[in-house]
Order: sequence, then structure tokens, then C-alpha cells
Amino acid sequence: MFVRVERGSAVPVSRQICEQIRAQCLSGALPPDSRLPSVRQLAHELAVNPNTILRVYERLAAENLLEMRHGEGTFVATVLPLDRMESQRALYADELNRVIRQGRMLGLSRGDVQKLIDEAFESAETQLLSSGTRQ
Amino acid sequence: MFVRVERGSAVPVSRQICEQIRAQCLSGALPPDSRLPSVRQLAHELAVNPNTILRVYERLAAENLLEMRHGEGTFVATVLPLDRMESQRALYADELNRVIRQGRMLGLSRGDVQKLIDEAFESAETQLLSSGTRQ
Amino acid sequence: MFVRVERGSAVPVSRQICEQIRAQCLSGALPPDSRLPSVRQLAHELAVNPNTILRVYERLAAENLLEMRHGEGTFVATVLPLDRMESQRALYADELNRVIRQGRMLGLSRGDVQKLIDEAFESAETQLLSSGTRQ
Amino acid sequence: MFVRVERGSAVPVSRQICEQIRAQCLSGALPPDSRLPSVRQLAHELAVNPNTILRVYERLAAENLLEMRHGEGTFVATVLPLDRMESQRALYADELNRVIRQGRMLGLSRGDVQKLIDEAFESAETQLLSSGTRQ
DNA sequence: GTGGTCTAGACCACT
DNA sequence: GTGGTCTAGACCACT
Repeated sequence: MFVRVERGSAVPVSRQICEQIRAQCLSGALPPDSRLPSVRQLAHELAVNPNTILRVYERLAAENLLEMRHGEGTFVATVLPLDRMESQRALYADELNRVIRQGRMLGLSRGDVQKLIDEAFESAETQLLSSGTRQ
Repeated sequence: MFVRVERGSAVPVSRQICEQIRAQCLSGALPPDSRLPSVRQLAHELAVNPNTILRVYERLAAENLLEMRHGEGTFVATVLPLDRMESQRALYADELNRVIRQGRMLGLSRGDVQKLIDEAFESAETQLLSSGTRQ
Repeated sequence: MFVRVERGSAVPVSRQICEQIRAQCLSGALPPDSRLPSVRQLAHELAVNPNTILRVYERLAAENLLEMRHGEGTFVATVLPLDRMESQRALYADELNRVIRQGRMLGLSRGDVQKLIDEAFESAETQLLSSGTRQ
Repeated sequence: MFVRVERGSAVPVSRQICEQIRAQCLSGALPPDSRLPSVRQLAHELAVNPNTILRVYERLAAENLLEMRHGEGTFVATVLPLDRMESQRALYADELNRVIRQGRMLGLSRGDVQKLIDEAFESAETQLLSSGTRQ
């Protein structure tokens, strides 16, 4: 599993983690019934409090994306609500709009922003590939 | 001035507003010494609580980007900390990275994401232009 | 609202509180859109940690029984999942079975248990009535 | 010995088992010095982890209700703390109160609840009888 | 080892 | 005032 927290971000870390895991469940990057890192392990990896991870897992379990099995671990649900994908992507478009506008407001030209985007694509490929290998 | 709040976003409303005004001060979109809408007026426009706007103005005043003149209104500072621009853009690159990664995690191809970005650019042009007119 | 926690019970306090509020939402004892005590107030009343109440409210919000409005308070949802009532009552029958068996295992005759039940009915009437008045 | 675990219950499995064995020791349903099933056997019967049973036996041994004789098995203590019965019954009354209240909160009339109780009594008789035969 | 409950307390965000 | 995030840490329950 690949999760990365941006410390300075306005988005609370728990929401960052939540959204990343949710995206990976819905997109199939995390296959159904696969096991997630334990609460403590992920907390340690990301250097956050175990309670924070626990609440993320609980929230996603309440959404029927994860299943917490006492004493066993936490797993991607076997039956995923497929229609959730839609709304996720709609929200994502909003997010993109906000960020693009933000760039223009910072006085960056369309070309400047696009250049940063291209760099972001490259670094994303690298990270996601390496995590895919790691998993 | 152009400010837009995304209601569903993980980024708190006050930070959305704060970042947008900050960006416009630093980029010069809002020229030094220009007057901002009153707390009440902006609160009304954006349908948020006046206290929220007040805190935003106070925060930006503490950053020396705004000046609150009692009985007169709130103005863009005449002397702007120019080096702030740098760090803002660096943070912006992080934000872009996060969002691009998020897209890939949602299972969108690079092409899919780029298409959404192009749409976002178009809608940003429109909005910013019209607000330019309004201002 | 009437909530009572049994300290010695094997059932964790958060679950006791959760179940009582859930029952009152589903049964209509708490009418839709009515306001619940604030997290802190209920925590204080029941002498538990605010975090405990917060998690109860969050859990019930995830079940679409409650609605938490930031800065405003917590309210009974206006659209309640009516079919939930069924499963609640089924679970309740299981609970009764368990408790009745427990009584017999303690060596109490059917008459003994029934006597305790009658007393429990009386005390329940009194409590629920008085809470009704209080509300 | 008759033990039954209710899987969905808010009461933890280990406490369910513990309370049932305790009740039967105190009530005499399990006579002093009688032998309990082995840890593994009971674990298998109830489909729980052997460690769970072990902890239950250890806890009850610490209460002087059971005696674990290494290499021999686990037995009901020969000298039972008779006064324990009292407190057990007092706790039982609390439990009944909680459950009765819960029923009323679910919107069930006293008659409804009493009907469920009568059914529970009947099913308890059947189960306890058959287990008596089995023992 | 795994998750689950609970406390105490700091600090943030929204009305 | 309201809810929301996060930490640190204790102790319990299940495999």
C-alpha cells in the first residue's frame, strides 16, 4: 500500500490518509480482501498516533470499504460499493478546479502551472511504481 | 476580488479563503493599498459566518499582508514581504503533487487527469476574467 | 433525552450509550431534527470523557441516524432508515434470551426472574416518564 | 456444562463464557469438584480461540471458583465462596433493568417485551434440559 | 501479535 | 458556544 502524508497541507492528515486508502480500494489498487498494515505498523510508518490510524480504519469500515477483524487485522472489503467510484471522481474534479485556480491566483501562467503538473506526473509515476513493487 | 469556496472540500473554508486572498496579495492581483470588501459584505457573499472572515483578515494582517484600519476598512498592505511569494509557490508544488497522485490512485490515467486539468484551466480563465470585470 | 450508563456492566459504556441513543432515534422517542446535548454537556452529565461521546455521535452519524453540524450541534437525522428498526428488535430478542438464560443459570426460578423483571418494568416506567417530562 | 455464546452481542465473548460458568458454579448447576471440559475441547465446541478459554479458566481460578490441576484438568472448587452468590444476583438485577429499559426505548410496549420474555423462558427450559441430559 | 475502549488534554475550525 | 483533529498512554479482548 502506498500512503503519503503532506505535513504542511491544509488537509488534516487523517483525511489525507483516508482519501488515499479510499481511492486505492475503489480503484482496485488495493484488491478486495487484501490485508492492510496493522494500525500500529501504519501509525509507525507515517509517524502519526495509532489512534489517528484507528479512526481512519473505523471510518472506512463504516463506509463498508474496509473490514476490521478483531485479533486478525484489517482487510479491504470483499463486496465494494461500486457506485462510490463515481462520486469520488466528481469530487476529484472539484479538487482539481480549486488547485488550478489557486495556481493562477499565485500569478503563475498557464504554462508555469502545466510545467509543475508535468513534474508532478513524473514524480507520481516513480512513487507509485516503486510502491507497487514493494507491495 | 475573486474568492470561491468549495463546500465539500477537505480544506477548511477559512483556509480556502485565506489562501486565495494571500495568493492575490502576493501575486499583485490585488494591488497594494487596494481595499477589500468589508467583513460583513464578504461573509454575506460567501455565505459564511462573519467571524470566519474576521479571523482570516486578522491572520493575514498578522502576516503583514493586510492592514485593518479601524473605522475605514481592510486594505492590502503597501509594503509586501516579497520573499513570501517563494515559499507560497513551493507549497503550491506540494499541493499539486498531492492532487496528481490522488488522481492516479483513483485509477485515472495520465490522459484522464490531463483532460480534467485542461477543463479546469478553461473554467479558471472564465471565472478570473469575469471577476476582473467585476472588480 | 434519557441515557443511563451501568458502570459495572460487561457492555462498554460507549456501546451502552450508542445503543440507547440509536433505540430512541429509531423508535421516535427522539424526534427527527431534534437537537442532542452537546458532546461536552453529555460527557459531563454521564461523567465520561468527551472523546467517548464524540465517537458515539460519529458512529451514529456514519449510520445516518445523527447529523453533526459544525459549530451548531448534533441533531437526529431528518430521514431515518426505517428498516433498521427490524434488525434492532431481532437483536433485542437475542439479548433477552441471553439474559433469561443467565438468570436460570444463577439458580433463580422462573418465578424469581419474573419478579425481578416486574420490578425492572416499574423502575423503567418511572425513569422514562421523568425523563420525558425533563426533556 | 451448558455454555452458549451470542456472537453479535455487545458483551465480549470471554465475559459471556465467564459469567455462565461462574453462575453455574455458584448455583450448584456445576457441582463442586466436577470436571470441566479441557481448554481445547471447550474452545473447539464454542469455536473460539483456546487462549480465550484459558484466560476464562485462569480468571475463575483467581476467583477461587475453579481449580486448575496441572496434567489433570480443570475442576469446580470444593470450597466455594458462598457470599459471592449475593453480589452476582445483585449484578443480575442491574442487567435486567438495563435490558428492560432498552426494550421500552425501542418502542416496545410492556406487553411486547413480556411476550418476548415468555418465549425466552420457554427456549431456556428446552436448552437447559437438553444440556442436563448431555452432561 | 491483532483491534477496541477510554482517559486527559491541547489546539483548531465554524456559528 | 459548537464540533474536529491529534497526541500520549493505559488497559482490555481476540487469534
